[in-house]
Amino acid sequence: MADDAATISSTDVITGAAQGRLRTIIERIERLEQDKAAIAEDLKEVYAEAKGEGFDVKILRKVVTLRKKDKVKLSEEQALIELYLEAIGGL
Amino acid sequence: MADDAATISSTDVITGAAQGRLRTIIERIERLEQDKAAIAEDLKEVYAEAKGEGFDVKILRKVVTLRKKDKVKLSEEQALIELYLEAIGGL
Amino acid sequence: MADDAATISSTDVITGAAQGRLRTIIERIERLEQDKAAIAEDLKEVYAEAKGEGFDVKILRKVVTLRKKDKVKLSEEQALIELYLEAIGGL
Amino acid sequence: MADDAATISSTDVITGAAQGRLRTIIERIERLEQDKAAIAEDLKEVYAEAKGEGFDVKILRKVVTLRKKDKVKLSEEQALIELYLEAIGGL
DNA sequence: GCTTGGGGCGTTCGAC
DNA sequence: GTCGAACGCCCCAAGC
Repeated sequence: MADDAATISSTDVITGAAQGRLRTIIERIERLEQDKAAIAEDLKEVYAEAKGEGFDVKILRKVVTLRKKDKVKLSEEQALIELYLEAIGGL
Repeated sequence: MADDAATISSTDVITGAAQGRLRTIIERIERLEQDKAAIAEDLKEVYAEAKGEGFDVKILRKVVTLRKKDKVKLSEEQALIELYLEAIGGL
Repeated sequence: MADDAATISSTDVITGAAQGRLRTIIERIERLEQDKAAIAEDLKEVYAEAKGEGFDVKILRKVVTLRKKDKVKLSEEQALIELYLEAIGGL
Repeated sequence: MADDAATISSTDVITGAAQGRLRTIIERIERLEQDKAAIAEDLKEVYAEAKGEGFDVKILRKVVTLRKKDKVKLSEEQALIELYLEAIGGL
């Protein structure tokens, strides 16, 4: 088995070229994760700022989540919850 | 309780100004989450590409994780931990 | 500072008596955590069994959560969510 | 879709028998969660007592955590080794 | 479908 | 007593 398009196995040697590729890949991944972390930081800031203006962060998150969710699924889920609650005699 | 600097509660009314702020906040959050999702997509691509070149994705993730963990450092707490560990006869 | 009633610091020596106490404390903690883990296991079983009977596990969890929450807080929370949603023009 | 072996959905009706089962399940879950909460309470007591004797609670927690980690550490490391070995096609 | 990793949430602890 | 930060717990989504 050569390494033209196949999985690198123990019988293969990681060539200098592959080493370079690996290094590049790891770097790209870590760069992207840095970016992701930066955005997470920005999000924290936005929420903190909102809180400072008197908004309820927890509720804010819920609103965002609700807007993200499919409305159909949402009502189905709600219906199921009510069904279960009724079955056991309310909460 | 007035709403001068306090948390906005359900008994309060959200004024027109606050509405604008809320909308802006939600928009910023959703924009940031879009960006985050885009980065996640890029990450997927990188991993897929790496896989196409024969690298083991699972291992790749582990390596990245390990490199992240490796940035952990312990201060004087470490000394205390060791002291306590000695006290009970090591691990 | 002596160790009569104060916090033990790294400059102090842990006496033989304290060693015994520490050992006992650790043992009690680890015993309790074992118990906790056992209960968590039982919970998993119950949910698995419920799932096997056709119940929706996710909904089950939500129902349990709802029952745990204070009803007053619950409706207040709901009201706030609706307030926010209205303010930004629905979802 | 009937409810013979499928997930109960909102379009179905929960029969009397299922109602009983549901109630039983919820009760078992809530009982288990009570037990879990009780243990958590015991843990708090132990830590409080230890603190009263001059031990550093934060460190105690760290020690317990470390001991927990160390118990699985060997097998985890072994797993990692095996993972890597697999990645290169076994030894 | 199960499992593992990541994200969110509530709680707790320390600082002010 | 309030606030913010850190921790552990729990849920969810993606991968195998």
